[in-house]
Amino acid sequence: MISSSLSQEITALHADICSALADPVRILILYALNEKPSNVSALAEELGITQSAASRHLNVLRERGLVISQRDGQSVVNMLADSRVIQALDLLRAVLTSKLKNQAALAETIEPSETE
Amino acid sequence: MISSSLSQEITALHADICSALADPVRILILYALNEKPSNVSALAEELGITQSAASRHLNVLRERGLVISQRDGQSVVNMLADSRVIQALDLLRAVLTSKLKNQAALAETIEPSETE
DNA sequence: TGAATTTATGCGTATATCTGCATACATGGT
DNA sequence: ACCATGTATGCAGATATACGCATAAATTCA
Repeated sequence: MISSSLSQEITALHADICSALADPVRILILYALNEKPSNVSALAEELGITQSAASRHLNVLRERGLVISQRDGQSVVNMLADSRVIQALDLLRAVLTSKLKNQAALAETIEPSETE
Repeated sequence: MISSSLSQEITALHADICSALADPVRILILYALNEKPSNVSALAEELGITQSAASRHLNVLRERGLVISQRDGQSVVNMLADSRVIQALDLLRAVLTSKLKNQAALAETIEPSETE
């Protein structure tokens, strides 16, 4: 019984990690932290969101183990915990652009050059 | 203005794809479909969920473009739209197991061989 | 046309998440 | 001790999602 519920537990954790990616702001945060570590308020300003929102989103990413934070004086520096997260995001972005291209091509066959 | 809101739109779609992965049942469905295409009720039985739940989850995956469905007689066969989704899931699973291993190792240094 | 099989969906409920605002908490410098 | 700066959080409201049950809709076959 332990092992069957164990795999369920792992799948649940797997889904938790995916949930962490299921928000536009958090995706932007992850890409930003991939560029360079940053603290909450800098991130908030960079992305044009409130400090409150940035703090909560970072907390979600921390809980799921995608971001590591450490105090540096007054501020807390956040950084990516594992760059494979970015690889995964890039793969999913590629899935998206493929789909969009297919749709565009399909639309073209129906109604040639219908741009607005 | 169009282009700035365009990138926002793409990030939103990116997050939509990630949301599709943010559920344990849907993760199981994707891995199952990666093994072989299947119809709703077969999938429901295989995963031990109701037909209703399977149908709705498949609909989510279809809306996000991760699963393609086509009628085959009475039933509707569902299949993965893009295997890169599995690659992404595998990457994220690797992130998870790395983290779990680190935690286990850390626990070991504190309280050696504390298994139950 | 009518019965059987497979899917989809309306409904109600429970739960989760996001957000801004205001405020508490933590740290560093004076 | 006090103030400034940076960060976390309680609260309330809005929105989204998952679920089971029952039932509608689609398709095939007799």
